[in-house]
Amino acid sequence: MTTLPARKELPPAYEPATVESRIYRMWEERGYFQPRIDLEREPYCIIMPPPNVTGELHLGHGLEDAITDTLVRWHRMQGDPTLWLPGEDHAGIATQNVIERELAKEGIDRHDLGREAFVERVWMWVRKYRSRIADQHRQLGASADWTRNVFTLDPQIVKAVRTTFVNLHRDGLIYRGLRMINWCPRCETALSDLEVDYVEEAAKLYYIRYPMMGEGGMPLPDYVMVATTRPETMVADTGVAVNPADERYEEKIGRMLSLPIIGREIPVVADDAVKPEFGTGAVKVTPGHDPNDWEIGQRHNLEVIVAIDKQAVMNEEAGPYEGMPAEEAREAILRDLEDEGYLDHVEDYTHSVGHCSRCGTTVQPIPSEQWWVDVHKEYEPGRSLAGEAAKVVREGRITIVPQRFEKVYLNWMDNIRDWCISRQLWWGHQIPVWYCECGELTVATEDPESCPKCGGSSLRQDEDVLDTWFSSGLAPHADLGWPDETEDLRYFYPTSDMQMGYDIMFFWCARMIMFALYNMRERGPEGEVPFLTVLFHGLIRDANNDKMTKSRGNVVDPLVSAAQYGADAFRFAVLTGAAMGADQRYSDERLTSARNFADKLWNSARYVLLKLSVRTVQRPHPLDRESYALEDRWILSRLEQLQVDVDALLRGYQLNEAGRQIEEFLWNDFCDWYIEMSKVRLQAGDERPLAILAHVLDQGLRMLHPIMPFVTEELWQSLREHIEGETAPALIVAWYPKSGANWKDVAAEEAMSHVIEVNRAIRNLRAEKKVEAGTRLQVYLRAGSQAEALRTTSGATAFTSRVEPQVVSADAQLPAGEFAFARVGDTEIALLLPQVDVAAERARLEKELAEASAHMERLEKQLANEQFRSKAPAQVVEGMESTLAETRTKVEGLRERLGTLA
RNA sequence: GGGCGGUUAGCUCAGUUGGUUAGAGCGCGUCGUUCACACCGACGAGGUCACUGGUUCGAGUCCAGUACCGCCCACCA
Repeated sequence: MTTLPARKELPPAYEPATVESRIYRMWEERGYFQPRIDLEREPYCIIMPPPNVTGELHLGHGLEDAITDTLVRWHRMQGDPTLWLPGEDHAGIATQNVIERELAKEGIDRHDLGREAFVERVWMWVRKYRSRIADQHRQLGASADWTRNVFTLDPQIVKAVRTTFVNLHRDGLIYRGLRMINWCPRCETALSDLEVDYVEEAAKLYYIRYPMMGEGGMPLPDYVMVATTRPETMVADTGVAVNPADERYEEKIGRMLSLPIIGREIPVVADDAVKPEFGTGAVKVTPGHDPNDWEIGQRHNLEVIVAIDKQAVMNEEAGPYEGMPAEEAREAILRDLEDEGYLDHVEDYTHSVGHCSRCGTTVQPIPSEQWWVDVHKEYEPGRSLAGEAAKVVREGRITIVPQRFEKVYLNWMDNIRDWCISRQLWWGHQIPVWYCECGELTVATEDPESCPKCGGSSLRQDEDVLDTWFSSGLAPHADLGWPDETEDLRYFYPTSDMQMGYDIMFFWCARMIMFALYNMRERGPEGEVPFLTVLFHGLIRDANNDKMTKSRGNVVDPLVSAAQYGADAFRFAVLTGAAMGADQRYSDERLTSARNFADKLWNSARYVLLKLSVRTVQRPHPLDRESYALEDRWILSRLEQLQVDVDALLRGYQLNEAGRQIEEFLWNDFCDWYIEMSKVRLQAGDERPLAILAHVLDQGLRMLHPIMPFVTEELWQSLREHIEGETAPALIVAWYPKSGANWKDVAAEEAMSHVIEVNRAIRNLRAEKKVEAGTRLQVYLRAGSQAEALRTTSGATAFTSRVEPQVVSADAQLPAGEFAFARVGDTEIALLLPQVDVAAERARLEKELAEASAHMERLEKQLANEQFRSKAPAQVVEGMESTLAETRTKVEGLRERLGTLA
């Protein structure tokens, strides 16, 4: 043992603010977040879901950091070359909207600036927020490798995006086509199906009569009545459809109708898509403004008329309503229809209406020329984007955790439709397609100087940008360097785990899998996948279980929580707040208890360090076990069991349960029992517990470090110098405890749990008898099989339960006096009392007897069952038999007690 | 219309090969300033594990159905 210089005492409470930034700086400056590539070792790699550069991190990011950092630190501590690769997403439409709102405050819009100046303006924002976001991750303790930080518009990613686009286009998987799309009139861009949120809205169903046309263009008194929720679209109607089997309309199929107000002649067509039972069974067909009608129109060669423009204003096709906003036009048209007697009646109706997920504006379905990814076309025989992406999960080459999301993923992937990837925005990856005056279209990774066909130099690049998810969908391979064969790509790909909220499963997870299997397919079945496992975590809701949204004003800033309770407490709270994949409620109570845990840990370490003072200790060795006290063997055995359990839990991604068990061990076993018992021996001058205290604390800190990195590192920095032979310079790079199966000691665990129960029983008797807390009482322990254990721990019992214990034989005579009795296993506890309240004692004993008898009967019944005896494992039967024996003794003892009480 | 999840102590949640008297935190009650910690300690009260049926020697755990809550998907004129 060596002697250390005197050390400054730790403050009595953990103060995160004085610790966190200093510790983080130490980690980062020493380069611990950067992996050392070692071809002899299996790497561990996670790509961070890149937060949008639109602003601050929210609780979801905080949860992600907690989950990812826990896994990352755990792997790093096992010696795996570990890379957590961070990034930020340019978030095309979201960021453009934010900047547009900024401009609006200045009274201008993006068109006033022009594209180039607008984009420069966004870059200014990006530069500011990227570093802010990185700092926020740092404050939460994220041990990501910031030297590799990737932005989704970095030149490297541009290259990956263009290469992917060019290859997909070459293989015919990207095409340009006129289709019905979701159009946001506010954002003035096309949206993919996923970017539309459907909201139930109370609306009206308008019944309108369309007169039949007679010979020679004369309207007849007969008519067909249609029902519509969008009367303003009638100006673009080019047909009316009925079900071919609908007898009511049989004769009218093929006849012509006169479109009210407009006067256009439109045909009645028969189409299976029409449900006879809905409305009148006749539907007006507006191929220009409704996806279903588009389909019907295609089948019947109906003209497509677009009467509402991209700003949701009526155009020249709308005749008298030209220039009116669509909503205004609806009112005007309804008025006119009513005036002219075409409006039959109106019904209340509830239906869901699509809204832009970014700005909330009602989306307009319109036909538009856009770029698409064909997810079904085969790029190789039998291989399509969607087909491969489903297959890889079905074959288990990618594991989804929790498993139930596998079904959700596959259901979506099996029903996926082509993906609209072009956006009429200015911010994003501009589509790498150039048009020449000669009509030639060039698709290239590098900006072409001239037209490859005519040689002309007046090329015009497609003005649209790509859906944000096109670039983030490349993350796992592009972030590592693809299409270049970089060292990172060779070593870290496929990445190990991926992690995200289940709400972006389709947006992101699905796209990453599709793209990776296409771009990386040369690597073969095992090597092409973007990640081996994907974890889906749940959403964090507020204390009332409401979704956190800006409009509700219930959004919590994780950094505010971290500042208030400590980053460790924040991490522990969100990590243990729910099982993987389950939503959780966010409450101050949970944060408070996590903070309390950090403080408890802090103080337990303070105690250990105080007792160690200037001493160093050696780690306990299993060969010396026989010389250890019972509680030493017990805590070491418990520790080893914890290591086995936590290892299994972390492997199974049950981070919440792992955290809970570590807390339980440290607080209950270590603090409440081991530390308390150590006090007696230390006070008596026995220094042997010091090594155990230091070792168990050390192991506990290691195990907890991935979840609560700051407080554990800070404490360990103080502890490490007391442990001889410790070589790790910091906890973050110290070895994670692994069970060597050397300390397991079933006898010690049984003996200690008996001792603990006896102590509890003594304290219980004291409390029930309302004995003054300070009064020391005589207690006789009529002991059976655990006499030795009770004897060796009697000093601790005396100290922690405020009694003078005497361990005597089971049949020993008690001295005269009033006693309170209790039984634990085969030990009878006799507490010598100043006086006894007979009635209260009887009531207590009777209650206990009832419980014990019930338990005994259950056991007897179970054990009497021959089926059980023959089929249940011997271990279970034996365990039950010994419990029964104990329970019988207890019941007898209680009966005897009650007898003598009379 | 299809699919998924939840329903366990007053509250928030654990409980992953079915196994002896179902756990934690918070809250509640009583007691406590024993030199790590009152952001603490001791003791206690509190649950027919939504309901019904089934499988099993044994079900919170597996199966079927019901109810309520929530979510996702779908071309709901």
